[in-house]
Amino acid sequence: MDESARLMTVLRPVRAGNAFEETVERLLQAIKLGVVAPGDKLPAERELSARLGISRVTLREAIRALSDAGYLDVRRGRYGGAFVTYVPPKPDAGDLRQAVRRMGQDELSDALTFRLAVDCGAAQILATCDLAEDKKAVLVHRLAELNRAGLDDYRRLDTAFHLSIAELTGSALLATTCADARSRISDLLNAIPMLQVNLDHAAVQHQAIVDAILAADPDAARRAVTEHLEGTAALLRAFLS
Amino acid sequence: MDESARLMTVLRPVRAGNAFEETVERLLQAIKLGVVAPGDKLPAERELSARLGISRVTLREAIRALSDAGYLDVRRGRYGGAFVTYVPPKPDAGDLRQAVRRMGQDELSDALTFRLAVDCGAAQILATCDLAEDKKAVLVHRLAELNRAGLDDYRRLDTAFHLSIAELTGSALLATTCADARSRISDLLNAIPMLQVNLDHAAVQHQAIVDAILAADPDAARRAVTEHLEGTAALLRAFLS
DNA sequence: GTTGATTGGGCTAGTCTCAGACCATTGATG
DNA sequence: CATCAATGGTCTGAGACTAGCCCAATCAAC
Repeated sequence: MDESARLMTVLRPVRAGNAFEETVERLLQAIKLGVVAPGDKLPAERELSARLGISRVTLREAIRALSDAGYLDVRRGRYGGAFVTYVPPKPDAGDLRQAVRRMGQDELSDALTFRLAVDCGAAQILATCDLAEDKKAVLVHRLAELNRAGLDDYRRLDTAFHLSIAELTGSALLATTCADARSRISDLLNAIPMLQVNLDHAAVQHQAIVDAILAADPDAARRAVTEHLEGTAALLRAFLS
Repeated sequence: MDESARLMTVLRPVRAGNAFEETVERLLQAIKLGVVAPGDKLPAERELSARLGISRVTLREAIRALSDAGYLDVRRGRYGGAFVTYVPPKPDAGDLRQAVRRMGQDELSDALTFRLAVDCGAAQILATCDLAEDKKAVLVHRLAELNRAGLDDYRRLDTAFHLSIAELTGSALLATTCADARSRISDLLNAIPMLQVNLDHAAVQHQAIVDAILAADPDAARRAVTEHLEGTAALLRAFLS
């Protein structure tokens, strides 16, 4: 952890890949995080390419790749567009073991540590500020939605709940960072079998997080998020062995 | 904070600028964070372009721009290279007021919230794991270095101390995120007048952070970091009015 | 001095990416 | 059934970016 470590940190690659690759990754993130739900369509190409800051040609290549891979269904004409066809595969312990091993211990550990840090940070920020009533309502609403979710919607609404915490801080940087942190392990989370006992446990932990935030108790919020995420992390780490 | 907020979060621009602009930003980050100290030289062009994942041509354009702007002195021949000539301007309340206003309230608030969240997250992570002796030694060493620093070295060693916390977690993602968070406000921090009473206060807070981490007390670590950063944040926010 | 290794400086051919224009298809609306 | 607005599909010329090569300058070592 000498000086050269910091050189590696700062003088890292400026770009993760070419425009096409980065666009594919971004669209996959939107799809897998459930920002665009199955059946929904992406914004029109002209609007989306402007939002992403890339040319329509490059965007179309990315959409084509995702269409070929079965994530999107592209239809022409008015009321057409790129519709999301991807539905997360059914949770499966075998798939999970495979995915965890494909990721590798170092990358997995990095991703889990990262997520724990930024999600705890977001929660304690939210528990520190005087939360306006409408923001409290959003948080409570997201939790209620999640609690009455069926198995098909659970992961998507779980994502929505967790990301709402970061968004409610009002920091766009923090929101994007938390979204990035979650998307790094979204495939793993989606593959975790959903047992009723685990869902019940998670519901209690989610309630504890909301309670701590509403009570403006940052220490309690930190502990609640840590307990919740460490449970998942331990489960994933176990699949490495 | 409806669904469209999450669309804005995820479907944001894929790239912040062209390769040249991003390279300039990255080099400026390395310089202003003190990763390459004044008088030091950057890695050779061929090595640096490989690390940054860009062509030598683009890197040279960026170096040329920074050289023209007075940040670097480029010398040819063996033992030549791009030497850092930039020294942070003397802290000045007027400069600070100007810089804070140029940034704008929203961006400043975002940056400060972001930094608070990720630095707290990093500290509590480090206070949660069983820290190896050599890592404890690094932390203590960085603090000692900072405490005996002169005014010229203070900001650079303060940066080194804070970034070490994130690096010691072993998460590269967290380390880069904390470096990014700090670099967003490095110009502001550098412009804060250094009064002895403030430095003494900061030293006590730094000690509290290290003590909490060494004691493996994540709640105390969170509180110590929050107290330390909120002091700075409040000072910066005050310069907006 | 002479040498040789290392470094910045510069050129070229080829690929990636872009902006903008135009075409083709669809389906709600009248 | 005809219209037309919104959408995906396609093409072109220009600019950004790259890989690879060779040249020029510098200076420690011999």
